[in-house]
Amino acid sequence: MEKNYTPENFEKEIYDFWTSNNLFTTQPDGRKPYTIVMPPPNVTGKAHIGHALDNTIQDILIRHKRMCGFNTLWVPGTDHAAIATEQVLVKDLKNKGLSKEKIGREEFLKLGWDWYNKYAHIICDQFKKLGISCDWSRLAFTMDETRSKAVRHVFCQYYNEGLIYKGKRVVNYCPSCKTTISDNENIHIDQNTYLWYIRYPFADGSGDVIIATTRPETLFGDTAVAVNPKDKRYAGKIGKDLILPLVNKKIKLIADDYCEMGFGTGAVKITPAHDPNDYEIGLRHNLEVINCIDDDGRLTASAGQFKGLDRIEARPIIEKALKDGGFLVKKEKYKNQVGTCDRCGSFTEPRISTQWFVKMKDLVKPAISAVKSGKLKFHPKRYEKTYLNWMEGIQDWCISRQIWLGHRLPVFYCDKGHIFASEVTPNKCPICGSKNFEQDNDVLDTWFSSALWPFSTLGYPEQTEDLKYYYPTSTLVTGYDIITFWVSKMVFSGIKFMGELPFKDVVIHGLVRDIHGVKMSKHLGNGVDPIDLINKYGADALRLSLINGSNMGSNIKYEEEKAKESKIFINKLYNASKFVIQNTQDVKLVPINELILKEKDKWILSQLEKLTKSVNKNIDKYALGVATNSLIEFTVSKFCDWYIELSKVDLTSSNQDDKTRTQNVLIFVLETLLKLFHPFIPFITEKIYQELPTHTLSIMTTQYPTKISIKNISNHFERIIEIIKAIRNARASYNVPDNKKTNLYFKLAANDKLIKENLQEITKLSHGENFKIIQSEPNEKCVQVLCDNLKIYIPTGQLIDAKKEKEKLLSEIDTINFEISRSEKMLANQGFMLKAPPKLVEAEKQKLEKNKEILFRLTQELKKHN
RNA sequence: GGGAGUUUAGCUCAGCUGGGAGAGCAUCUGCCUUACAAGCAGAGGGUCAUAGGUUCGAGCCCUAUAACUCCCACCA
Repeated sequence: MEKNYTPENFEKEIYDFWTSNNLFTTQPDGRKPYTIVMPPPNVTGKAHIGHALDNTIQDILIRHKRMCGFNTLWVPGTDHAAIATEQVLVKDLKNKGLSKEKIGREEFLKLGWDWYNKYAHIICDQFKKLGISCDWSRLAFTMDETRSKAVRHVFCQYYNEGLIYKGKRVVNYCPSCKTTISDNENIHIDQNTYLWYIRYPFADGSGDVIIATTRPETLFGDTAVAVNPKDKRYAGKIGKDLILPLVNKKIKLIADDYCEMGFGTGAVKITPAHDPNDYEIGLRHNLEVINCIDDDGRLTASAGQFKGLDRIEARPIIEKALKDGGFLVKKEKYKNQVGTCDRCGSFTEPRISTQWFVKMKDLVKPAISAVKSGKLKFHPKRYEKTYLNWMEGIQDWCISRQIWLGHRLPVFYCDKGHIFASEVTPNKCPICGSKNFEQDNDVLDTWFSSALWPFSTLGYPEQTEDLKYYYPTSTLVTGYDIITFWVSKMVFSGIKFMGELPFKDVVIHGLVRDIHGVKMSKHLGNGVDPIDLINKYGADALRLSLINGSNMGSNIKYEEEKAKESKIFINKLYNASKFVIQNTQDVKLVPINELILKEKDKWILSQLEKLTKSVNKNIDKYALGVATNSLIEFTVSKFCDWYIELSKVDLTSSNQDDKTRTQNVLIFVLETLLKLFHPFIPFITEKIYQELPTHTLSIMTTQYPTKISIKNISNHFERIIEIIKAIRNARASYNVPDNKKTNLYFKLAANDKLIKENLQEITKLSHGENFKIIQSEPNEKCVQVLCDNLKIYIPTGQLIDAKKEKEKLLSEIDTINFEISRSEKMLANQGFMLKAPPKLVEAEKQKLEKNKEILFRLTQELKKHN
């Protein structure tokens, strides 16, 4: 075996071994299923560190359940990310002096497919490097044939049930992406802007009304000014005509409860085409709707001389015109939250337009009660609030997008004006039989197809065996940022089309940030590339570094250093394994229960049992970071620091039984540890497992340890550990270097079997040379180690420093005195005596007794120095 | 405006149903002890954000406050 851990030399080979043995693929059978569908990454580029986290968590759960005997299916897939991909392609074309209109829809879609094919491979290859054990034979894509069929089927069902409608509404429009976006994709960002106060004179010259607005450029779309009906300032003026500045058009002053008297002047300009509230008011008052901003975000002819100006650039120009006309009263600084496109960052425009919607209210009801009743659980629970808040305030879902990439709406218009939806390309209008029809030009919101993911990936709408067996899936793992985008939509879609929740548990993880908590981004250059990290530290190290010490649901502050630390740990595990393997070449395998165990064996086995329980419990609770923490702690602080060191005594022993016993325990502990660790760090555990004399085909196909079935395990050996630590401590406080070996004298009770059995171990692990049992005080000058109820002497020869020894004694007496007074205080406290559990009181009493005894011995010792 | 989260060692974070504050990194000291110097042994370092409260006992429960972070929302 190589001296140190070199993941680059074997990770690929191990992955190929797994796949060539079909260890990830599965079919329905008699076992219980455990299913996860992978949140499909967008095929807009390479995998990032967030994908690494998301997939590591899923892989851990899948590998764990697989070893627990479930029929585990993990379905991989990718998402076409309609708008995002289209943007990239459009930019590409622009660089080449082309445009999508120039090359046409068909040609453009071809480019889309080329792109998907290229990037889907890149991403999948990257995921493979990470070691994830999904069933690649079922790789799905949100736009492949099966998924497209599901989309059309679902659309038509909604349509036929009247749940999908086409309607006019004010929606968020991104002038840069040139499409409508959903409320979800419209992010509100703090902006320092202004509030413009503009004078709208009455047509009859009887004064004016001053309105406040943050968007003066929409003035051209104004068709009324509204005030609160109770507002005394405008009493008697309701219904009068106002002159719209710059346009010189008459609009009415109307009264509507929507207006808050306290804000600005209490008067609001009403622009039905560019504000959802204004649109509602417009409907109530029968107002004209004037579009004053076009598809490109430029002012329309309604703006007269300002026509063609970009809406943002127009602002100062309009401001000047208003000022020149005497309409601008004032302009004050104002903090506002402005709608911004999630994809491209440009300001969105609320705009009246005709779009397709899904009626949400009824669909969402069972999805809400599923969470409220506890049938659908979020981990951590607090994210149920995010989900419920959103679901309860839901608006109809705008599903049409004015782009080309994606699922084209399966809606057709015949030349007789009939509209119909069809799952397959129709040959005639079902209403009038006309053969002339056209398909709607819009495509569906990308989330429309991902909403169906848990069943579309299993073959829906066909009633496949997979669908029957694997649906509902078990656990969904994703970041908190897409609970509203995606999780919510899968839930109501699953209930609607499958009649069952798509999953029972939703595991929510945080986002990976840089070490200062700042979002990783290309232009800040603070990102880390998971593939770079894998190349430098290995996939296992990357996985471990993302999981260990992290808290499910919280963001992770990450830096490369963490991967390095994990690699160092794995190197430790590798070396411990190397030690075991090298020292067990000649092992005679014996089941542990047939061995006569010594206390140290019982101790490590009891620690192993504790670990096993804790790991299983924490995986079940999705507390993966706690699980790895305990695994690492056991490996380093129990197995390596103690048991391996202790085993050296027996491995070099001339007693064959000792050797055999120790070899078997070493193998057993290591094998169990590797299995426990496997879901987290699959490569190295498989690699080492293959070297064990007990190995089978793959560690993947072994049973996950849930308990250690070994009789008579105990932790009595802790006492020996305490003694060894005390000796090391004593040596260190006298500045005895570790390479200076000393003898040890023990004065102990005749029946102290535990100590007698472990004298060699104590001596070896505390840098001792020889040991001797003595009956009376030694003649040599010695330092006494006070620990336990036995006396240990270290002869220190001329190294002895009387002054130092006295100082040490005094400081120890101080400590003990403090302890004693603390115990006495507690025991004198009536409340404690009466109300604390008796176990605690008893323990405190014993502690006090023991400390008093130690104090006595320390005082005796001190007398010798006076 | 509504809601959520965070605050523990210099840094990153654990800390179970309340019962003497923990790990890793960093720092200091000593060791190449033949699995690992990517290591071993030892040490220093904390008003558990602040102020109250409940309790025999609070990092943990309750109330208020502060700072930071995030989500949601159609007050122009």
